[in-house]
Amino acid sequence: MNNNQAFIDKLRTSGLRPTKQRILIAKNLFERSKTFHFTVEKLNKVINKKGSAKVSLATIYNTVEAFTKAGYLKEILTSKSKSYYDTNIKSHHHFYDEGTKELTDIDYNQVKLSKVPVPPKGKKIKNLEVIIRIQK
Amino acid sequence: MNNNQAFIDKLRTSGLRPTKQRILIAKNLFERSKTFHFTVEKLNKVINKKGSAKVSLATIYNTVEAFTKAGYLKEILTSKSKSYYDTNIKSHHHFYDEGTKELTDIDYNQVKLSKVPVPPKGKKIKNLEVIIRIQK
DNA sequence: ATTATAGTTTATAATAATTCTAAACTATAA
DNA sequence: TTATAGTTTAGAATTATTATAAACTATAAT
Repeated sequence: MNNNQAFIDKLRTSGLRPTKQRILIAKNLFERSKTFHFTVEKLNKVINKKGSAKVSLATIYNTVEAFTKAGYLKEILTSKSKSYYDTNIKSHHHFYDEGTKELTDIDYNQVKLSKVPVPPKGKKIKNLEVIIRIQK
Repeated sequence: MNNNQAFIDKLRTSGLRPTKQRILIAKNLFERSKTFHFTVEKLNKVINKKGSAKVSLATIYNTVEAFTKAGYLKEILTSKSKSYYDTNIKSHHHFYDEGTKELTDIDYNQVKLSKVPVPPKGKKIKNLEVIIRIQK
C-alpha cells in the first residue's frame, strides 16, 4: 500500500533528507504509469489540491531543483518562459506543439543520428536532445 | 558606404515601416560577418552604447519580435530564463555550453538524422532542432 | 505641400516566473 | 536528550517580458 520506504532510501542515497514534503512530492511525481511533463505551477496545483497537506511554493521549487540535480528529473528545452520538467530521465526527444504548447515524448529509438559533430576542444557532450516543433 | 536602402526595402516587403529605430537595429544585427547569438539585454547594450542614438527597451523587444515573425531572426531553444535569438535563420543546430552559457552554431550538414518520427495525426513538422549540451 | 490616420515609439506600470531572506522547524548524529 | 546542520516557509526581491496610453511619424489621400 504505502511503500514510502523506497523513496526514503532513494532520497538518502542522494544526500537528501527524507522530509514529508519531499516524500509527498516524490510520490506525486514518480507513482505514475505514464511519464509526466510539468511546470512548477502545474506541480504546485497537483500537490496543493483541495484537502491535501500544504507544501509551500518555495519548497516545490527547491525540491524540483534538488530532484533535477539528483538526476530524478530532466529539464526540457523550450523557448517558453516557464521551465518544463520530465519524469522520463532516459535519453529521449520531444515534440513541442506550438499551438497547444504540449510536449510529447519521442522514444530514443525513434530518432537515429548518423552523424554528430565533434564537440569543441576541451568540452564533452553531456546530452543531446532533438526538439521537433509541430503545428497544424 | 551607407546602404540603408536594402534594409528599407526588406522592411517594406514585410509590411514593416522603415523607421530609424528599425533600420538601426537591422544594421546592428545583419551587417556582421559572423552570425550573432543574443538576448534582448545584450542587443540593448549594443544599440544603446555610449554616444549613440537611444532606442527604448520596449522598441527593442517589439523589433526583435517583429523580425522573428518576419523570419529575419530565429528563436533558439534553451531552458534558460532569457530568450536567445540567432541571426542565422538557416536550418541549423547548436552547442550550448552549460558553463559559459554560450551558444555555437552547428552547420546543418554536421548533423545527419537517419530516422525521424512521424508527427502526430493532423500535425506537421515545422522545424527540427538538435541541441547538444556540452561541458568541461 | 497639407492633412488625416494608422502604425510606431516611448516611459512607465504591470505581470509572471523565479530566487532570496531569515526565522521557525526538524532529521540526524553525538 | 541535545546540538546542529539541513529544510521549510511566507513573504519580499529580482528579473524578464508584456501591457498601457500618450506622443510621435511614415505614408497615402487630398
